[in-house]
Amino acid sequence: MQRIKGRWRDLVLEELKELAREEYNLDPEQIDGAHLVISTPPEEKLGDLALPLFPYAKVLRNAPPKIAAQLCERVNAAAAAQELGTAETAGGYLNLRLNRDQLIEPALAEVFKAGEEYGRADTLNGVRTVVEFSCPNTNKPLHLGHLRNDALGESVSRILKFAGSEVRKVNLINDRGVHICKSMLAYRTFGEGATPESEGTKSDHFVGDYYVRYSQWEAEEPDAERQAKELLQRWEQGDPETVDLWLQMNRWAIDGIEETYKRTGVGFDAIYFESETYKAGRDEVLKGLERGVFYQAEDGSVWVDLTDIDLDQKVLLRSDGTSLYLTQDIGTAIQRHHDWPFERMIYVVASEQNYHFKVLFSVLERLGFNWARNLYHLSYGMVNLPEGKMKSREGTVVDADLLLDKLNEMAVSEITSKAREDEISDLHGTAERIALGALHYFLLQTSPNKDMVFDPAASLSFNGNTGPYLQYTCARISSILRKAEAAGIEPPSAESLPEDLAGLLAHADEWQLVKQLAVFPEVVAQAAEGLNPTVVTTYVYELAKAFSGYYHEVPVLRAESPEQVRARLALALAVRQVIANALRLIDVPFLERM
RNA sequence: GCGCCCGUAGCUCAGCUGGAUAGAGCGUCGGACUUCGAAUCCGCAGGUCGCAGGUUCGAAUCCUGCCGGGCGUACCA
Repeated sequence: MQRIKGRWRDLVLEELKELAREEYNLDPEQIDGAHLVISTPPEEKLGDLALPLFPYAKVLRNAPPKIAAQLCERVNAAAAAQELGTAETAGGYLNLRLNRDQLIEPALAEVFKAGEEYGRADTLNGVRTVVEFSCPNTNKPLHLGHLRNDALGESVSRILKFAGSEVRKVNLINDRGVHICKSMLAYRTFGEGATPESEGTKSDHFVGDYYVRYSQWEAEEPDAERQAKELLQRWEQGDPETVDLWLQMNRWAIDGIEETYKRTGVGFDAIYFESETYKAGRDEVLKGLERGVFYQAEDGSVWVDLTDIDLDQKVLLRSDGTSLYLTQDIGTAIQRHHDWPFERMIYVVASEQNYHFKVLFSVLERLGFNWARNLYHLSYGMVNLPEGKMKSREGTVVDADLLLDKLNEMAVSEITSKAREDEISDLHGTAERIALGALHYFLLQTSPNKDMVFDPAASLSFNGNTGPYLQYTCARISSILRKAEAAGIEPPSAESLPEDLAGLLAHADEWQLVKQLAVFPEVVAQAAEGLNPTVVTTYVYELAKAFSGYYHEVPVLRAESPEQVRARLALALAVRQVIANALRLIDVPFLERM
């Protein structure tokens, strides 16, 4: 589609310049091509593409409808020569109608030929991008907020890759600090040698339970906090007993969290640990201090003054010389660029840290790293509940594993209520894929920067604009294909597409679908540019909806001729391929049956 | 106080690098299963795009102010 749009645009622009020269005595250079944008008419019957001509009224000193009329005549003559299609006017618009032969066959052939690769764009070819996301604490299991983060990070990474970028997904495990010591302290005090195995508890939940236990204990034990801080000191001093306990509990926490990653299809190319990087920023800060980028206060603390760019003065090293969160992020960024020199690094982190990243990026720039200009904070909004914010103190935090279990149960009962258990080979596995589809689609449907409301009861229905709806559309197409094969129809493939596809697919819905398929690579490029999976969710839903309406109205296997059956089958398979490719980008599993 | 973000149908959300009559799902109401799977399809109703100005041939989209909400403004992370 991109190619066809480009040809039309070139053609129209040339004719517009000619028109300006011949009819208006203007230098063609005065026609600014930047104003010539191709859009889509509001209604199908108006045409396939639209070009508003209003911007040229001023330079041509004529009314847009008149310009459109003059231009239309010329464009039609030129387009006919290239067999591109026809143009017509509607007010100040020049509307274009494409020659269907030029799109239908090439577009479907391309989908079949490229298969899983169809839609790949090249807009980011060669760009090395680091995407940091998830970044869990090792004192409790993942919750709904992490799920949004993970879905975004994973999806954006896949989208960037599909747009040609070389992507390295990284995680930063927050495995140090006083909050970690709190669950350690509670375990040491109350654990009595219990293990996740002995309790039959998922290991990260096991650790989280002790963090909760600490909070309860803290309420009645005034000395609790002091003990936690003391434990942190012992850890920093490398006390063997403390370090052993820390290693053990971190292992439990991380093992459990990794189980959840595996369950949700999330993965990383490199994992960083704060316990290993938290001192790394120190040296960089001290170097910066020597070079006069930072300054030292009387008490020994080191500061950066960002007031000249309307930020504050921030502490980079405490008066006792220890690192802060910001310090460690400086070190981590530098280390990552050293490990794998990147052009861009994207941090997927909640919007509450907007200020933090402004400061971080400014500091790195002041330290003279030229790559610092290409750091980007992909900020996303809070996930709230219908009752309001999630609060750990009130126990309203939605646990990731429990949510997935709940969704799985719902999917199982949906399948059994339709008496479809016998149709699918793996009930639990299928339910799990439906659950994931529902969850990820839901989380990615809202633009990242916006807060969202998560209603567990209503919002994760499997009907309507949902992940399972998309999976269902694919399952239906798969079902049609199975029926065709059973009937001895040779399924269309890249090597054996029916002749005269354009002639056989003459229905208005078929034309609409082909146009939607053809535009997918542009959708990918747009999603990549905007770092926005919502572009994909919106697109794939519209495609599935269009196909659902189509196959209800137009029979595939009972078409008028065997050739037409194969043509419609080819279209259906192409639609399934594109939906599947799009689903992969938003981490929604594809299903043949459900 | 200051800074950043958000405000679109009863609810949840698209649309925002300006373009034709603002879209979807849920919910309400009404239709379609002896016919490729009804997790589906078709239809009705539902809007001062928070308010007020401004820029423009044209504003949900850009600018300013105000109102409402969120987040931040730690030698926490």
